[in-house]
Order: sequence, then structure tokens, then C-alpha cells
Amino acid sequence: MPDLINELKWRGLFHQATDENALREHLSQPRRVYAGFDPTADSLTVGNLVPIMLLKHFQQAGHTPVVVMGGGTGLIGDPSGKEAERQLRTPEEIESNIAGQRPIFEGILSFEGENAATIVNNHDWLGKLSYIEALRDIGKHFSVNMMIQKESVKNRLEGREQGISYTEFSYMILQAYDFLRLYEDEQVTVQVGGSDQWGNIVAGNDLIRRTHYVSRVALVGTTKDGDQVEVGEQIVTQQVSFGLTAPLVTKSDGGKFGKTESGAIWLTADRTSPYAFYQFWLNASDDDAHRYMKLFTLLPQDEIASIIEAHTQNPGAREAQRRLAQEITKLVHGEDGLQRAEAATQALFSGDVSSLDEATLNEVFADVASTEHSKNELAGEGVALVDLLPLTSLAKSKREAREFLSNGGVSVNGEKVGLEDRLTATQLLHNSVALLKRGKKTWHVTRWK
RNA sequence: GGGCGGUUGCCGGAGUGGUCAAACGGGGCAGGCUGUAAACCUGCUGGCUUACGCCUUCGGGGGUUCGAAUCCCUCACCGCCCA
Repeated sequence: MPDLINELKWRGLFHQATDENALREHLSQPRRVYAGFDPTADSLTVGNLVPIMLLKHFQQAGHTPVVVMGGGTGLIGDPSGKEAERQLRTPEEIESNIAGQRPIFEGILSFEGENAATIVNNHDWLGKLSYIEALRDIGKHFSVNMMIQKESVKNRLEGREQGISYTEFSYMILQAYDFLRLYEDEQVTVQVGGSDQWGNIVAGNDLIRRTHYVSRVALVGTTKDGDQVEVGEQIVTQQVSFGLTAPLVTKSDGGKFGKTESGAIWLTADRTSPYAFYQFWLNASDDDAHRYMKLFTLLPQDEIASIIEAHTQNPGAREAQRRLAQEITKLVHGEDGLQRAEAATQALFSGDVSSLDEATLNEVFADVASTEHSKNELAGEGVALVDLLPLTSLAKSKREAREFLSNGGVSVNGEKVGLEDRLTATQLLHNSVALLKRGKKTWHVTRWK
């Protein structure tokens, strides 16, 4: 078995671990490892890809991933990394969010074979936990002194801008209990997550240590006569659970990873189309592309090295971005999704949209903003583009439309148009569609009936 | 409850009676260069208008004035200080 920890380090997926050497030893045999996911939305974003990749690498190394959906903890709300108290979500919301996230894991992890992944919901045990029981069995192992030292809690206590409710303050205890339950019931011994989860992970680790494997070892001394006598005792705890975190993913320009002007990049097609997803990675800067290949693809080290080498030789070819986009899109959206994304990219950037057949055209532009119009308007001279543009998503006003047109920033069906141009019936593709583009990348479909 | 200060365009922030659609910066958009990049350069960034120009905006409402983002009254909200 190759050394997983070294692999993770090389990839930039290793931030810190509890007792690294012991963990390395521990992982020489197949183990069960978990990561938790918050059902705050009905999908996950590229930021969540990090813990998923961790699970994926563990699985490839022969370990068994366990995905924990926070059906219970989601009802409470993790204060980590949050400046303000969270809005509580209803059980129904949580339930449907879990349903929305599930397919993401099913697509990326393997659910077959010896070390098939499993998905569990922590509501299964947290929901049954009684308050008295929780306070006696779990709470007793936590010191408030320690809890208020925790980063996420401390900020909220010291800031005074925003307090923290007892509910969120208790969150750590619930996640710690998760680890204990999984440890006892599912033989899970390792928890992984992003670096923001370190506090919660360590809390779980502590809880397991305090409730397990405490043994007494005699300290033996030798008298001057050479006799061995017991001189004292030591309580020895044998740590058998571990935590490992990945660093926060950053962008080389200092911006926030995974966010674009148009919002977050999601992992499901209903929120971010495979095309937009593919484009997100394709537009990575050179440095980022190199790092992302290590972080988010499963390509082996030597292959990544040679891609980086080729890309450095000839950065204009953007080999790294292309492979990056291909690999991740395939991982998240499957072979199908990748093909759709590449077909759309080809059509949209060659500019030659007029040659597309109707089915492909509909496919490619399925996710693009569109408006419907009456074909009557196109009769005779047709409609002036200055008047049409404000009706679409491309221009907010006629004045703006005029500006774009006179700048040469607008094209119809791939042809540049100017201020005086009009749209007539003869220009429609397949007798029903005109594709407008503003700038380099912004498209709008007008459908005429 | 009292005192003081504030609320301006997407954001920050000037502007204290006409010369204000409102400086400057950021962001955004378009064009150029390029690698669907970065950096850089140019233009635009309330609406209508080919244009002259017109209309609507400076927390809400009311007033003073020939004329108000600017003065007065009032309401709302925010900040700081005192109780």
C-alpha cells in the first residue's frame, strides 16, 4: 500500500492530523473513515469537493468511506466560520436538502466492492438522544473552559457584535458524539474534513479517548540491591481514533475560491450546468490550475508533473486548464456531462453557431437565458437591434444597447452587428431562433413564434 | 430619558443655496492587446434622445426660496457619548 499521507501531502490535501506517525501506522490496514456534510442547501459547492476528494483518496487506498449527512446537526447549525447566528432550518428543509446532496456522493465515490462507501444520517442517533442522557454521558467530558477557547466560539463571545446562542454553542458536542457513535457502532476510526473542522474533529477525538481504553501501567524502579519494585502508576490512554484536515483552498489572486460574479459553483447540474462548471475550471489562472490538478483530479503524480511541464513550456495552449476541466467535470458530471460541456464550449467559442443542427443547438443553449417573441415583429424590415436588446438580458436600457452596438460588442448568430442593424425573419436559425451575444461570453437566446 | 453625529449613485466617499446627474476611488460592462488568462491601454457606467436637450434621483414626508443634495420642520433608521 503506497503511503496515503505522503500522497495527500504532495497533493496539498494535508493540513494537519492528530498524531501523524500513529495515523500513518494505523492506515497500513484497511480502515473506515468519515467526513460530515452540512445540509444547509440542496446541493454542495466546489468548496465541499475537498473533503469529498479526501474520502475518494482514502477509498482508492483501500479504506472505506462513510459519508455522514448532518440530518441532526443540521437542525442545530455549526458556528464554525460563521460570524452570525444562523437561521434555524425546518426538519423538512433538512430532509430535502439531504436528498438533493445524496446523488453527488453516489456519483463520485464507489458504492460497490469490498470497501463500498456508505451514507448515514446522524439524525438516526442524535434524534434519539435525550437531553438528560446527553448532559450526563457526553457533556461531562467537556469543559466549558475549553469550549469557549474554540475559535468559532471565541470570536462570537469577544466580538460582542453577535452573541452565540446556547444552541450553536452546543454544536461541537453533537459532532463529537457523532464520532463516538461511528467509532463504537461502525468501526470508524478516522475523521477527515476541511481545516475549519479541526476543532470539531479534535473534540470528537477527545471524547473517544475519555470514554475508551484507559489502562493502568505500573512504574517500576530498581532498588540499589537490584530488586525491582513498583514506584508508582501511570494512566495510559491508547489513542485509536484520528483526525485529519485539508487546508483551505485559496486562489492565487487572493479571491475566494469557488465564487464567481454570478454566484457559487455548485456540484449539481440543476444549479450549475456542466458547461458553466467546465468553464469555471477552464478559466483558472496558471498557478491555480497546477494546484487544482493535484487537489481535485485523481491523475497520478507523474502525469500531473508532465502536464505542468508541457504547460510551462507553452502556457498559451492552456493544457493544464483543459485537462483540469475535463477531469473534474467527468468526475462530477460523468462522461455525458463532460461531452455536453465540451460540445457547448466548442460551439460557443468557435463562434460558428449557425452550423449547429437544431437538437445540438437546443442542448447547448439549454442553460442560457432566453426570451420569447412574436414572429410578426420580424415581418418586412424586421426589428431594430437597439430596440430588441433591452428586452433581453443583454442590455438594461436602450442607451446601454446603443453603447454595446456601437462598440461592436454584439453579435447575432455569430456575426458582428452594428448600431443600424436589424433582425429579420430570414436570419432566424431553424426558422425560430436568433442567438445574441454580448462581449465574449454572454449569450442570450431569442425564440420567435 | 438626555446630548452629539450621521443617512448621497452598485459599493466606499466628496459635496453645505444656483456653475450638481453630483468630484475622486473601487467594482461592473464594452473595446484593444492576449491564452476564453494576468497585467496594461481606451470608452461607458440613472432614464429617454442621432443630437440640442428633456425627465427622475442625494433616508421618508412637509415647508422656505425665482432656485435645495445643500436652509427649516417632522418622522424613520444607524453610530457615539451620558443616564
